[in-house]
Amino acid sequence: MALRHAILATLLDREATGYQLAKAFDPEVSAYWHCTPQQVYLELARLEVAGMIIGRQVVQQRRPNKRIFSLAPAGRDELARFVLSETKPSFIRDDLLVKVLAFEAADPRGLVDQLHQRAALARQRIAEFDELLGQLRGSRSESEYVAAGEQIGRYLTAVRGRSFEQENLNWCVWVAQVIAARQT
Amino acid sequence: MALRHAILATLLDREATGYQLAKAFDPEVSAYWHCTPQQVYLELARLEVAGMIIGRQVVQQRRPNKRIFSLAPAGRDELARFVLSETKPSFIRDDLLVKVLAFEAADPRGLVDQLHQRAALARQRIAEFDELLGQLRGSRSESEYVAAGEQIGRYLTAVRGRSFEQENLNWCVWVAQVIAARQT
DNA sequence: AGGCCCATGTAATCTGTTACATGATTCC
DNA sequence: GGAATCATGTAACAGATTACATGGGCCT
Repeated sequence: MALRHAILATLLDREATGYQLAKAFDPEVSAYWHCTPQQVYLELARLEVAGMIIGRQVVQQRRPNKRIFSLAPAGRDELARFVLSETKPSFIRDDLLVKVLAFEAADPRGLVDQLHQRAALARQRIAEFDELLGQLRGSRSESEYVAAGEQIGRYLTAVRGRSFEQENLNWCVWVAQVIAARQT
Repeated sequence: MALRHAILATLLDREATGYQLAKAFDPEVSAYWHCTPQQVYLELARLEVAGMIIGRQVVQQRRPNKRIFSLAPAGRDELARFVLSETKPSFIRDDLLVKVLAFEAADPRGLVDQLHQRAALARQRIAEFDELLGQLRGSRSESEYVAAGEQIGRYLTAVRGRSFEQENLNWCVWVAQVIAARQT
């Protein structure tokens, strides 16, 4: 029961369709949670049955019809309970780290390529986070914004997402260089 | 098929029992992968059937008997193939971030407590990583060690684990302060 | 006496991924 | 003409967690 709360939390700010939620949890975009669209639709169905969200049908002309979901009181209660519940630690679980651990088992050049690819992805994601942060902040400085701004949760989580990618980037560049240097 | 490669990679350096592997993947310890002991024993059984690892029984006097596993040629091949295969990006997926996103839904003081707890855990894990890094490095400087040292994979992954926890720590401290300040 | 460490597993359940399925509109 | 976007779902499978199950030795 974890995606469940990510959906409820996202619906705090704004009502949304399954499609929009799936976008928000797109691995390429999300700082705090990710999953496939399929899982979103499945969980939305469950949440609606449980009375935690309410969907209303919107008939559209040139687009498929859609259902917009909003948070119901029961969903808000569940979210409040969740926020105060015990939190499991989060951990890195990354194929790329396993590969670095085992880099002596194969030709290291292939691994160096992968590190460069990951670094490029990190740069891209940093740029995306910076754009989001700039949009939320507007003309305010960060300290002004976090003191009084709205949608502060989105900002704070995006900052974490950015620093995660920054560390990924630094590490990949360093490791690629270390491995390349060891090949004489 | 992901834990599978983490096990094979760990067995590159040293042979190990299921118990030792489970320790290595203990969420409290591991920089690169984590899982429950149950999963380790399950996967070891599969790997042995697949001929990728070889287990030998060691009868003990004052301890339960144990089985020590080592990498078989087929396992080494599989690992080499894995290192050069495409890598999926890794992403944060953290209950605590979801809670921060939803912090307005509940009493923020409870959340601030949780942020402090997470910060304490991060400090502890940083100390553990520092100890491991110091052990591996010995009297050498980091640049000396990564240029010529052995077990370099363990060192490089531990560095990533450390930086992850350092960012966790910085972020938790900052967010706790931001949220506390907003409660006037 | 109680708790942790060593040491191994099975079974049930929950979560998450991949494949399958459809189809119009808009942009290049 | 082809790709991307909007929009929603089902089904099969793989991966991960939790509960159950056992038991001696060591330390305080």
